[in-house]
Amino acid sequence: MSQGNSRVTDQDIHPVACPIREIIDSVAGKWSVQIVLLLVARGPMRFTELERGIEGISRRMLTLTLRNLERDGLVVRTVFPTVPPRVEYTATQMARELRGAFAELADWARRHQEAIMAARAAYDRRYAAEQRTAGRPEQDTGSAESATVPAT
Amino acid sequence: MSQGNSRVTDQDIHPVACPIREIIDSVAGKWSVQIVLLLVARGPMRFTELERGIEGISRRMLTLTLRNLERDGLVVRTVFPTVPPRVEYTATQMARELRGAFAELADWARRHQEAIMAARAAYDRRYAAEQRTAGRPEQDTGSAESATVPAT
DNA sequence: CTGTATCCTTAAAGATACTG
DNA sequence: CAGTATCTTTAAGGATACAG
Repeated sequence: MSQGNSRVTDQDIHPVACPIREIIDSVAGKWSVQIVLLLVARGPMRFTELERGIEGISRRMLTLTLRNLERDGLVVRTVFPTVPPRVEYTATQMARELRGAFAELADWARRHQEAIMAARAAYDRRYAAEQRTAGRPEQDTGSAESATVPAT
Repeated sequence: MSQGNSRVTDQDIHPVACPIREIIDSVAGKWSVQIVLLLVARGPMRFTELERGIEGISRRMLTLTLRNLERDGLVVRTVFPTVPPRVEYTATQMARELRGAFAELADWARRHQEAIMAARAAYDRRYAAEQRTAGRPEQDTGSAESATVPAT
């Protein structure tokens, strides 16, 4: 492909309006959350311990996510200059506090798990299969909080 | 799970296919969060109001995210059969409760915003530019929680 | 052991023309 | 107005060989 074309990235066009949002996005990713929770729960861990402790993570993603967490000050990387090298990752105080917020979210999910599953089932029942393309029939099936069609 | 070994494995601690995780992932996305917060804060809104209210969202993403939120039971879509059509999106009680969890997260981010920015600056100073490839110099610059090199 | 560099595939997102 | 369909671009992620 062609190159050298200095592209204007989205960052240029949509400068991160809210730094808070940006921080949350950085920290609330799928892998970040799991790593933070694990480190807070179990204390300092080595690279391979984390790799084995987090189901399905690739070596690359573990490295990248750890680097981001380190950069944000949520984990500290400690190198023991032995051979072979030993590296430990430790959650900082900030990370321990973050755990509380995550727990809150998890609590909410747990509390509403049933309702959400039910809502999904109802939704899928309402708009069964691929018929959405041809236009939505604006009818509900009588369930609790379905889309309503108020009288004109 | 699969073993009679008395040892506690990572699998036991970290059960795969956690529905809670899935729900959080579904609901905590970049756009979902903003839509929920906006709807909870301002009450029912129309499609174009949302489009204008959320900086940078594309029409397609707005539609997709609204559909997911509707499916999860976080927003209710109400169609007024007028012409031209009027559609309102309303946050449900579940969504209003979720707002609390998001607020917690936002609070954490706000509290630590300075520290995070500082950590990032320190990190970037430590490993300036692209030199990571050639091997990391294991030195810290004396800041608070930098990576340490314990004595052998 | 602890990563990094590289290649490749897939999923997410943007732009936008078009429709009921 | 409120979307949907479609095409294209971009980012995320997985696999893995290899290095210090």
